Amino acid sequence: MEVAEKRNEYIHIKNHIAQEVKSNLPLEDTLYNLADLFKLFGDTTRIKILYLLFDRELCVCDIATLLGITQSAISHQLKTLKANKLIKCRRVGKTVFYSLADDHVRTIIAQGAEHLEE
Amino acid sequence: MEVAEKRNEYIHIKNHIAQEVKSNLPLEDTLYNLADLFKLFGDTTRIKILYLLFDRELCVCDIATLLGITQSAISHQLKTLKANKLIKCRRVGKTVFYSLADDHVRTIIAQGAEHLEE
DNA sequence: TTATCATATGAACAATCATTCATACGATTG
DNA sequence: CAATCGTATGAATGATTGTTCATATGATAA
Repeated sequence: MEVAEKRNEYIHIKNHIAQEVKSNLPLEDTLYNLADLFKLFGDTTRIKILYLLFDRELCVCDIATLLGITQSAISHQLKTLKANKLIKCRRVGKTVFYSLADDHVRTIIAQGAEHLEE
Repeated sequence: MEVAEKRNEYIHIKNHIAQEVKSNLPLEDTLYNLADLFKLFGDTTRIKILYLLFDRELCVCDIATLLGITQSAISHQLKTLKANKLIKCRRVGKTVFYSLADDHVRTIIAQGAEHLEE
């Protein structure tokens, strides 16, 4: 599609640039997954849970108690976080302990926090 | 509140740990802002826009054409991104060029992409 | 001034999503 | 076995939010 040629060549981007810009875009699928990943950090409850797990593993009911949020709500969110591999868990008897899956979680949140400090 | 003492001391977290974990949590306000920031990255259209702006500034109609999305939709999203200081703009005649506000945007997205490559 | 181009914006609608409620499952204890 | 504890889950609801549509604003050109 002749993007630039439809309009003023001197203001809008030239056609060969348009091609380049477009070809630099990741695949639709990748972009979708990226947005989906960031959505996980876009909820206060989930951010709180992740922060709690920064230093140590915690069981469901402790997370719920510490945050003052329903066990059910926490459990739903833990499921979401686990399905997206941000956290992992291990079972000890009746208790299930959750912890961060990898360091990217810390890094991503840290970068976000840094952006806000300006 | 006596968190741990209500339950089995040997499985659930001890009270002084609970205090420590809680005190390590950022302020409610900060957590809210963090979630709000990540929400911005949690939408495919906004991620696409940001990616387009990685290398160069672009005007509204070019972004819309390149992405195949309505000018109105793009304009709404640009407003959101700008209100949250992820992008900035400059006006040249009728045209408004948008560009990334700082490097955190690139870093945050890069970290997210890295997490997905596993 | 009038026409046109580029962008912005308000309202409405549709879709997404987090929480609640009730209940079920799994494991331990008595 | 029954009772209890910790966790998980499905359905429903309320709230949030991205897009569309119509229209307005701002700037340039004729």
